[in-house]
Amino acid sequence: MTDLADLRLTPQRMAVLEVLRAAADHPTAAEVYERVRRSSPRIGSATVYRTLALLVSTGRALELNLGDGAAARYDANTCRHDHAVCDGCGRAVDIDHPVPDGMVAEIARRSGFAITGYDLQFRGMCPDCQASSSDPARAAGGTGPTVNTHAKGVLHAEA
Amino acid sequence: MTDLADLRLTPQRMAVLEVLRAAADHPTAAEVYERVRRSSPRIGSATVYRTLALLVSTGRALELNLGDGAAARYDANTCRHDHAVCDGCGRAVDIDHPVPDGMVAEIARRSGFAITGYDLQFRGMCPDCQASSSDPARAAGGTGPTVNTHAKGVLHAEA
DNA sequence: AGTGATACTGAGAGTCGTTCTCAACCAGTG
DNA sequence: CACTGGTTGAGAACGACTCTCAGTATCACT
Repeated sequence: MTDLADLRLTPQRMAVLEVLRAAADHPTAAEVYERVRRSSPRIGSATVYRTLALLVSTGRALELNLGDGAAARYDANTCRHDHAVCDGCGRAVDIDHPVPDGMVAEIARRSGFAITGYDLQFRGMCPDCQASSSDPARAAGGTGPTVNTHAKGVLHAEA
Repeated sequence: MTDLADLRLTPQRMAVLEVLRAAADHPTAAEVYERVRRSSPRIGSATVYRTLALLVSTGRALELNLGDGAAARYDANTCRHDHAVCDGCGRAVDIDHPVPDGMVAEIARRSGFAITGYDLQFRGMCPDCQASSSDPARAAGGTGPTVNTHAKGVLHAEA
């Protein structure tokens, strides 16, 4: 793992970090690449991928696997948080509601794992998509293309 | 979504389901393909992928994204459950400890999402890898190759 | 300023997991 | 028996990502 001190802040890396910081959504690497090219048209995709990996490994960004196809997503919000992904528009919103420590400890005890972290993501319909699916006029809502994330685990109660 | 009644149980599909049911681990599609070929050598990879997608969409299997590279994993245990993934050997074990319903309801309320399900996965070291990493003689533990899943969110307490 | 060592970059090729295409096949139905 | 429509297998195609490599920038010394 590259150490923090060892990291040169080149213009390209700055540009990638800027884009990530400015992003309100959770862009894929390809989206980051596209946005960075607006300010640094000569940057290569390999540099963007390398830089994203570097930012992740030095703790300046988070990598997310939201299960929509293959593309990893990136998040400059490095505080521990989770996500809710909309089955309609594919949008992901941040959730700041940690799993109770007691539960983690209990799972560690039962499984024997030394647990260092976890990923939690919820699936469902965002408020916009709920409104437009009950609406006969299907207002597309906006952000992304429709992603067909089939529910991978079904909730066993209320919701 | 293909309906259950609509599903022909061809020999190929039976073979894939058999392999999945017999698997104690969480095989990737490529692993399923390899195992199915032992009994049905003429099967094509497209058929395996198609069948896995079919099984998932009809609720006969679960698709997992354990974040180790790109490959999706499959699980014939369709009951709601979560996973703990070992950073050492890449192995995933089942965790049967649901998130409290109250927490899900609270998140639904706060985010406005109509939550239909969730995915929770823990990361850490399995008992075997803990033993072999403290051991000077690094007993490899066994199942898989070493996967370098860099921690994507760090736990904020005890563990 | 000159010199070498080292890190970084961009282009393009390569890899990997997955999906698509398409002709051939098979199982029912009329 | 011919028709119809779902299913199959081979291979091409695709998207996301990584690797390779020559060229460039930056640093530490002199």
